[in-house]
Amino acid sequence: MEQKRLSTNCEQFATIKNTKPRLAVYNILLNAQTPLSAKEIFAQLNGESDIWLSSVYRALDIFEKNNLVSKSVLPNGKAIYELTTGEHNHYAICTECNGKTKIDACPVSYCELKGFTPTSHKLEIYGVCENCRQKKQ
Amino acid sequence: MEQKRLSTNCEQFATIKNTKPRLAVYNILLNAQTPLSAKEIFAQLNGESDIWLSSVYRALDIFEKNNLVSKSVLPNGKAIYELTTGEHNHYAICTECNGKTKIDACPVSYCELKGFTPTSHKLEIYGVCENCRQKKQ
DNA sequence: CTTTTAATTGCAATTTATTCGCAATTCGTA
DNA sequence: TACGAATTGCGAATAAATTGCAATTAAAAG
Repeated sequence: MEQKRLSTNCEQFATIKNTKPRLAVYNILLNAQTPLSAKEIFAQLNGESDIWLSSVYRALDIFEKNNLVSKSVLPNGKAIYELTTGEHNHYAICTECNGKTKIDACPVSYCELKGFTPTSHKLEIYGVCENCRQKKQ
Repeated sequence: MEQKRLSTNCEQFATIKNTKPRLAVYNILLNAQTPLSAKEIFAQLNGESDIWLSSVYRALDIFEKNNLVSKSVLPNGKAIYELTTGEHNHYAICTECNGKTKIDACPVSYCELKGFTPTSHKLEIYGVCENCRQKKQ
């Protein structure tokens, strides 16, 4: 499995040290099929090591500041994390089962925002997935 | 000041009783210039009555279920509430000062999502506002 | 390879938004 | 006006996320 270097030379941030908790969190995200919460990452860690939840949060924070990871906050107020892929990451989120499906095309086109310089955006579409729709009938 | 009726006959929800905490919360939102958190609403209440924070949350919950109020969760995980206007409520959020500017036009067009029935979406655009851009130079 | 030191972690305690439980109260209908 | 269901006051509980600090560690410099 490819091991991406964590160290960066981004002038605005301190160099990221290559520590055990950070590598562990990074590798879990690398293998994840969906965005994960800090708790979920922590759960995958449990047993194999003595990494604490607060270290998971701290790793995710610094990853996010260095744009290795993108964080999104769900409508329930809880955050999930995934590796930043240069592309957009938009999801269709089922309000019945909380399942998340990636949206391929980005349906957002910036309109004119007087005086505002957009750098990124976050879009989440809520609805009911096929599975849950059938169950409801 | 106009007093909108709270009672509804929406078949899927119980009738909303017209109680003191609910009217108070509703009127604060009616006069608000920006979306407010439950705490902020509660703060505006303080002194004038003995309404508790949990009742503010409960009022907001039932308003939201009845589509009188729309809730959005900020990137910090905290929720803010505003009266539902019928239109979309999208914001451009400045990453420097956290200021929120309402976006008039909705730049989202649903693309085909196989098997997924969208009911709503959330869009936040991040960037730098005019004010902060000038400060940075 | 050792030294050095700033960054990082383990760990526990804390913070704080939000929810919950329940007896007492209130609303709106009959 | 009386009744039953909905709602509230109030406090306690929950849980995500943050923080403080001494001990540890990564990695740069010698």
